[in-house]
Amino acid sequence: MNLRAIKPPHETRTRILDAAEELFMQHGFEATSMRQLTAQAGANLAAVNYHFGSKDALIEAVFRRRLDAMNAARIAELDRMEKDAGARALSPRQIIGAFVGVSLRMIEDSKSGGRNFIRLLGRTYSDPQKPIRALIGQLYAPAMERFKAAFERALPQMPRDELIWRMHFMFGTLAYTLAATDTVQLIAGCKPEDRYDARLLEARLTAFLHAGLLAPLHDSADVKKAA
Amino acid sequence: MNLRAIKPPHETRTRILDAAEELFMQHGFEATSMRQLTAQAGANLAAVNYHFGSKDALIEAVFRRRLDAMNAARIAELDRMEKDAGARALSPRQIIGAFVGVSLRMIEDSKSGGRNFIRLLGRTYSDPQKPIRALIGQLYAPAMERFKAAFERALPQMPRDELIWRMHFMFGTLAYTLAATDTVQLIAGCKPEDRYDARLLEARLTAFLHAGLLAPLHDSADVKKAA
DNA sequence: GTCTATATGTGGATAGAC
DNA sequence: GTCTATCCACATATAGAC
Repeated sequence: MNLRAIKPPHETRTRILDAAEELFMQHGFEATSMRQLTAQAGANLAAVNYHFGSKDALIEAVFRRRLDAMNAARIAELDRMEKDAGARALSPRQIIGAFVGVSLRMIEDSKSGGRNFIRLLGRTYSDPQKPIRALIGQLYAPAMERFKAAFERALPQMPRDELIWRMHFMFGTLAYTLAATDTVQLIAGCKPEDRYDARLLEARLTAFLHAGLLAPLHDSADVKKAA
Repeated sequence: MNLRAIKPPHETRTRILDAAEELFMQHGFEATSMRQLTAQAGANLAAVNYHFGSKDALIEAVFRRRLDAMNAARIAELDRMEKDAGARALSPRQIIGAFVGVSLRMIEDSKSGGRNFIRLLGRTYSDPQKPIRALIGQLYAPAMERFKAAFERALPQMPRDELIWRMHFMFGTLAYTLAATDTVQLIAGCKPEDRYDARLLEARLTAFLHAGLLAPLHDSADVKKAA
């Protein structure tokens, strides 16, 4: 009924967020100009400042839109599994499943832009810009604490600092995999039809992470003595 | 004896490369301006274009300066180990050692800027800009092929595509660890004195990667059937 | 809410003296 | 090789009409 029916079927605000998600993922934050962005969104240049206030605020909005829901989903899955398990502790594999499953399922969701966001997120974990990393860290902190607690219950015999490092490694593997899977040359050697098969990737990734998490402890006493 | 004694003790060209390494690592490529960069190097703004031709060429020079030597060192270590082993195949652990050892030893070398470079490298693996990734991929390709061949000899029973993915995961873990170790909030929980202990980090990382590489094969037939 | 026009700053790059 | 001064493109952001 209104004039907006001519434009793509979203609010301007949403179209800008979608365009930003895609362009930030493709070119990075700095290399994406408001002109490109608003052109792709079918919006006016001034619309970004009207709706978000500034480019930095837009970046923040892009992450807030999806990250809260994502982390809530992860935590809800942990909660559900713990309820099912009753008094028994969750297995490490279950926890890993909750950790990677949400991300990987979003990758299959190419229609709604979830894939763009997931890959953007993977890239941003290692973004050099301090305010951006601080934002991500802040949005992630609650889920991180929740997963740390779950792993501590599942692996009571593992030293705390070792667990933290192994979580760090797992997180890195996931982030890098999400960010670089379709671009790194190494992967050119694998079958193309497997590249976007999230189910297969999840099986591969889970096997790798699970083994790494449960790796025999190195003799850190030896290492420290030698140092 | 000459006037340069007043300036830092290097050629202008070298000082520019050092400053670029540090600033690119701290702020990224786009966010680092030639003005900042030349100021830090104690050089004139025009010097970058005189010595390198353009900012992009400078970026390329920063990587070329160290990456060729790094990969040559990795390959040399593989060669040496294979010679020592004679007819026996190398163990996966030895190959991993050659892979991560070179990077991690450079992290301890804070004096000569090696640490800056290593962290810059970790960040750049997931840089969104195509030409930069292409450059890295090109500089890395020979070493990658060499390591792939070594792993194939060490693990003849592992399917090729599974090996490629596991190398990808290992590479990602290393890259992310190098890039984000001192900044990610998660790590704030660990003992500060351990954070830069390369020997300890190497032990932790090697244990994780080794276990991941040798993880039991997931039943990919099941996964494919279900898909 | 959306548009045009513009203010204001900064970027990379270069010309030409020294 | 190094410097100053400058060109020019493009960035973000805003003012003010519609």
